Amino acid sequence: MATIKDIASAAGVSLATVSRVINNGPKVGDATRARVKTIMQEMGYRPNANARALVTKRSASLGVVIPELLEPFFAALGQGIETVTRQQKVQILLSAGSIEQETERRAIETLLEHRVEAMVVHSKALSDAELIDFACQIPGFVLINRYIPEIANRCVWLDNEAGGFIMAEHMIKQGHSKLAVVSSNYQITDPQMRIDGIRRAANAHGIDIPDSHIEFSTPDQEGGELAMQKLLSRDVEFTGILAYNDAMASGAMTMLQDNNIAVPQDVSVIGFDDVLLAKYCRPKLTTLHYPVEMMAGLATRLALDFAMGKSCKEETHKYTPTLITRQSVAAPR
Amino acid sequence: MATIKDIASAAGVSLATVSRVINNGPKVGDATRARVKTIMQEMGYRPNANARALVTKRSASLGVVIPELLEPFFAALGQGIETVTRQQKVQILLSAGSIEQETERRAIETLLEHRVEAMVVHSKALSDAELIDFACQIPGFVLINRYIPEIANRCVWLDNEAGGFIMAEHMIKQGHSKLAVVSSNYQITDPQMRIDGIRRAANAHGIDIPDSHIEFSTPDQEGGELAMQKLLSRDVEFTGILAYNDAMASGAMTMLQDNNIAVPQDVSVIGFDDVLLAKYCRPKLTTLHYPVEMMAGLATRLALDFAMGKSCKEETHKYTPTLITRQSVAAPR
DNA sequence: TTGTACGCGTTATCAG
DNA sequence: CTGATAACGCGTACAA
Repeated sequence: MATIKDIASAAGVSLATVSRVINNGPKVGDATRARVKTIMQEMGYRPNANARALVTKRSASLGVVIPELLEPFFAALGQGIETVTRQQKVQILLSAGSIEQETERRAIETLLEHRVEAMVVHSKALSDAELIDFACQIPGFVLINRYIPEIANRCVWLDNEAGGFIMAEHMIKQGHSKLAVVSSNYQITDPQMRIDGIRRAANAHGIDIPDSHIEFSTPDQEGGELAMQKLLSRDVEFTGILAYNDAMASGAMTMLQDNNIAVPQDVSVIGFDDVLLAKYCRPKLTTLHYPVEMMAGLATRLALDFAMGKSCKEETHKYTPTLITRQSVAAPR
Repeated sequence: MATIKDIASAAGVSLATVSRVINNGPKVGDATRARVKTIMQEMGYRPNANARALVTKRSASLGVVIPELLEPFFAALGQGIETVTRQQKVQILLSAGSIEQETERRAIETLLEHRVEAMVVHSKALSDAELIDFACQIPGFVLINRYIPEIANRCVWLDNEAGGFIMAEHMIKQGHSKLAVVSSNYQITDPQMRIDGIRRAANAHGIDIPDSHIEFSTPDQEGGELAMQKLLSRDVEFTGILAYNDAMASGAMTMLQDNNIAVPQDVSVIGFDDVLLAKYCRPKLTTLHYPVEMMAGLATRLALDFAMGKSCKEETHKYTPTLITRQSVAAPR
């Protein structure tokens, strides 16, 4: 691959001149500039981003750490990031990889070795302390879907407790008082936060949700089916199901329908996330919209700004999910 | 950020020694090695991947070009790639960006500037000639979902024509003879290939599928609804619908059901891709499984191998989709 | 307007 | 076993 040196000698000028042409530098004669440009074309020259990063100490790149790509939720997250980076001509370095301490840590470190300018990180396994440590080391370090008070302005997150509250409130407003929950058994704080919110709303209306009315399983459709099945077999009484996410909600609906329980006529179901699936499944899912894509976009701009030394005005980047009313929730009969 | 030089002076040794420790070089005294290691720890040293790439001319990185992340199909593609890069400790540089010539070209060029060692590219807009050109320049250049005879061993692709054939064959075997098609209006070859396959199967059974029985729209759920609506409003007779993908199939089913046409009792529907959605929608979709994740994995290994100078034995990397029987296809009544 | 020379952080080749 | 030192490809003061 041709280097700047090759171009220089081919054009009969010095390295410096070629460099100026490449970077649209100011002090180059029009004739020279044109000649150098054509020669670059002919030789198929491409600047070496690594060499450039080495000397300028800027890489125009953003590191991304997410657990995986397959889940629509994370796909949306990625899309939100990509939209911004493309527009700003920033290259994405992606590291996916499960929710495990060691994997997440390695991902961040690898990105660091590549000297990414900024970083958007979705971490559930690393400790607050470690994350704070990274944040101090890396100016452009932003967390998504996590809130750590000490670095509040670096966190873009969703108020899960409020989300839980809104779900329950909606169900209750529709007339439901016998509520059950289908939640996630992942060891992260989100499920518990949502349950807290649900209970706060319930209690405010004098409704109790005993532990026996809450089932945990994997946060996917299968998990939804399983949890629902357990609830059914335990003969728990309910007319409203609050699911951890849309996939579980969909699974729960399937299981209900398989048992000849009509949704929403006999039992109402509400989801969380508002991913594509919510519109596809039957009945269409009433759910909470999680503005991941927008949040990811903000996180990206934030990370890039911080990296540039701009400090942001806002101290907090909290989002609240909004209710999307479709067909899976109705008044109990 | 501490450099190798800082470590060297802090440890009272030379650059070379530190470098050897970093790369587990052979000729270093145990005592020195240990001392240098602790100092690296203390100072939080991280090797600079850019500098390293500059001198070694290897970057342990893979460039990925795909249109977007949101579509489950591409998410699966990404996941397939990620699985093997993680395992091989290779960093992903991701460039998404629509199906447009200029965008795709820019994506590849940016990746090239970063001197990625290998590249997995999903391109539908660039010409064969240009792609062949890139392939000649870049040893580790592999195309996914596209077949160009001149660089056959660099192509990992699905036999769309065969896919179309299988879909139609299945419908016909179930007893359907009045077939209609809901296809994609994207200007890529895939839709036409599938239609060709469909017609080949139909003709083999003496069945004709006139153009009036084929509707085109965007390859998503909405497009499926639209195309279906057009078909219905034109009073075309059919008992079997062949959709371009699962999303369109799902849309078509919705539209049928909204018109009080039962699936599969009145009309059968078959999809393509076998994404998550196929299992989620009701009735569950009979579809063709597109092994994207596996294909992406192969493409990645291939790209990495080619980059290392290994040539592969296989000359062709063609996949054929397989029929997944669920609930949306039944015998006509 | 153009060229020289140095440094960015590493690896690798030689000597010692 | 260890240490100078020359690349790698590029940007940029400083000179000319």
